[in-house]
Amino acid sequence: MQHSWDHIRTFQAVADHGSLLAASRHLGLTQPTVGRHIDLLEERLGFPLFTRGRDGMQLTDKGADLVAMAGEMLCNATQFDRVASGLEERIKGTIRLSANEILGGLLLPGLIAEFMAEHPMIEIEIEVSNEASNLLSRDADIAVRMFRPTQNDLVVRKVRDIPLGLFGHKSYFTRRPAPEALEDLRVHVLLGQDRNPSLITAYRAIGLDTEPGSYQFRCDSNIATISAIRAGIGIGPLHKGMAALWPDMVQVLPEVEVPSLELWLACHADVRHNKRIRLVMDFLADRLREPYAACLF
Amino acid sequence: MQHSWDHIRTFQAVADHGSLLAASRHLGLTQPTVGRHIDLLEERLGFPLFTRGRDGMQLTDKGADLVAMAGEMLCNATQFDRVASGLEERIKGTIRLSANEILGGLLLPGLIAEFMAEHPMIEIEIEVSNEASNLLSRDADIAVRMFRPTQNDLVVRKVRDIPLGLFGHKSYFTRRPAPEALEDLRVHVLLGQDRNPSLITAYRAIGLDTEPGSYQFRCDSNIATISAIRAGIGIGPLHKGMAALWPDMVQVLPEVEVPSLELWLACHADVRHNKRIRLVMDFLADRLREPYAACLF
DNA sequence: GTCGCTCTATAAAAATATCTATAGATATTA
DNA sequence: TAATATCTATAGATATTTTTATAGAGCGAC
Repeated sequence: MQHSWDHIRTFQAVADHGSLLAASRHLGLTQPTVGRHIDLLEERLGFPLFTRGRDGMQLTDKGADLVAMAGEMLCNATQFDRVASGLEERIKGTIRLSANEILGGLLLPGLIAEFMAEHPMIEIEIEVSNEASNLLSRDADIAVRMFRPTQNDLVVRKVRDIPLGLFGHKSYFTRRPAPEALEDLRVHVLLGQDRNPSLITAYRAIGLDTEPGSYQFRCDSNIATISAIRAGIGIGPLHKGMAALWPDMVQVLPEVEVPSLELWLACHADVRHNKRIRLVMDFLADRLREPYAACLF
Repeated sequence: MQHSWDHIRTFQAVADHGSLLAASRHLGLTQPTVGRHIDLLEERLGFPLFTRGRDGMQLTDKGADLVAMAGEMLCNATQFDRVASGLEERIKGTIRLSANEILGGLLLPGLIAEFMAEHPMIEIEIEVSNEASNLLSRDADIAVRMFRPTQNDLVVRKVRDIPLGLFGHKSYFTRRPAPEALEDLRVHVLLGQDRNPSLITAYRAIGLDTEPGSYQFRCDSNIATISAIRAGIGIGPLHKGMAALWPDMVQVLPEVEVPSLELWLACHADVRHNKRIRLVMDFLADRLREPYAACLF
C-alpha cells in the first residue's frame, strides 16, 4: 500500500510552519497525529525528512528536495477547493470575511447582524487582522480592504472613498486650546501607531513631519487608538462618518486635507459565481456605500 | 474539517477509470470505500461530481471542471514519489521491471535468480507486457525494451543489438525441404503474429511481402510463436542467441539480412541515483551484453 | 533557581474508516 | 429464458487512525 496524499499535505504543513505543533493547528489535527504522519512517511520513503530539534522540525536536504512538489500539490488542492466553491450553488453554507480591525471590529458586526436576519442559512465568520489575508490560499472568501488589492486573479470592487479628519474629544480641548493652524499640532498629543507606519505617513501627507518618538501615546491596535481619542488623550485621525456617530467629538483644522482612504471589496475570480459570495458581496457593497449606521462601541 | 486529499485522489481515479470498481482495483481499496469517498466529497462540495449509471460513474459538468486539478495533483504526487525514490539510499527494497513477453518470460527470470542470490535484500517484480509501460507514472522502475524509449525525462542505455535469423525445427525439414532462396518461403508455413504487426513488418523488410492471411499459424503470444517454431510447425524469426541454446534448431537462408532488434534499458531521470535501481540496471546491462546463458523453457 | 513557554515523544481510550458479505439492477451471451 | 457478466448501494464486524492525557527536555523572564 502506498502512502496517503494526506501525509504529503502534513509534510508540507510541517515544512512550512517549522514544527509539529504549529502545523497541527493549521491542519486542524493534533500534534501526535501530525508527528505520526511524518514518521510513517519517513519510514516508507526510507530516509528522514526532518531533524527533530528542541526548536521544532528542520528539513533535511532530502526533505528540502521534496517540499517543492508538496507545495505544488497544495496549490492544486487549494485551486480545487476554490473552483469547487465557485461551482457551488447552494445558498446554505459558510462565508469567511477578512477585514482590518476597525471595519471588522466595529463596523461589520452591525451590518452582518442585519444580513443574517435576512439570510439565516448563511453562516459568516470574520477574520480580523491588519495583515492582508491571502484570498489565493483561501484564508478568506471575501476581503474588505482599505487599499486596492493587488493579487492576481482577484475580482475587486471599489466601494467608495472614506474621508478622514482630525478629531479630538471635547474634554481634551478643555485642557488645551484647539489648534488653529497646522503648526499648532506640534504642541498637542498626537495619536498614532507604534510599528504600523500608515498613520505616520498620513501625518506626513498633511505636512506634519514628526518622528514616531514624538507621539505621546502609541499603540498597535487601531481600536485602542480610537478609544484613546474618544477618551480625550489627544488628537488623531478618524473616519468622518464614524466620528459623526459620536457626540462630543470635535474636528480640528477641517480645512486641512487629510488624504481619503479607499474602501475595496475583493474575492477570488474562481469563486465569483458562488451564490453565497455574490450575495454577501452585493450586500456589503450596498450597505458600505451608505453612511455608517452604527458602531458597536 | 476540510476534506481529505485522499478523497481527491479517489475522485481522480474514478473519473479516470469510469467506475467505482475499476478505480478501487487501481487504488488498492474496496468498492464501498471508493464509493463513500465520492459521497463524502460530494456532500462537502455541495454538488454531485458523477451521475451514477448502470454502466459506471459519469462525470457531471462540474465534476469535469474539477478533474483537471485533480489530475495535476496526481502528477505532482507521482513526481514526489519518483524524486523520493531517487533520493532513497537503502539497498533493501523492491524494484519493478517492465519487459516484453520474450525477455520477461524467458530470459530475465534466469538472470534475476542470479541477481537475487547476490542481493537478497532486493525484491524484484517483473511486469510482463508487450505494451510499453509508463515510467513517468511509475508503473515500473526499469524498463527493458526492444526499441529506443522515447518518453522525455528518461535515462536510456542501449545494451546491444540482437541479431535475428529465420529458424525451423529439424523435424519440420524432414517434411519439407529447407528453402534455398527467399522466394521458397512462399510455400512454407511462416509463423507470425495476429494483431501485432512487428513481425509482418520484419518479413516485409527482408523482401517478403505476404499478407497476414497467408500465415497458417497465428498467435498474439510471442512465447507461443516461439514454441510453435520449436514444435516444428513452421519457420519464423528467432533471436540467434536464443536459437543457439536449442539443439535441433536449423537456421534457414543465413545470408538473408533480417534487421536486428535493439536492446535498451531505461529508467526515469529522477530515480537514476537510487542505489537499488543502479545496481539492477548495471547488472542487467552487464549480463544482457553476454550471450544468452539460459532460457527457462 | 523556578515559573511559564516552547517543543517532541509515548501509551491507553475513543472515534472513524475500512472490509466482508450481500442485495438489487441492467446489459450481454448462450 | 436463464446464466453470467457488469455495475452501485447498504449493513454489521473488524482494523486502523485519531485523540486525550502525560512525560520530558530546553529556553527565556523574573
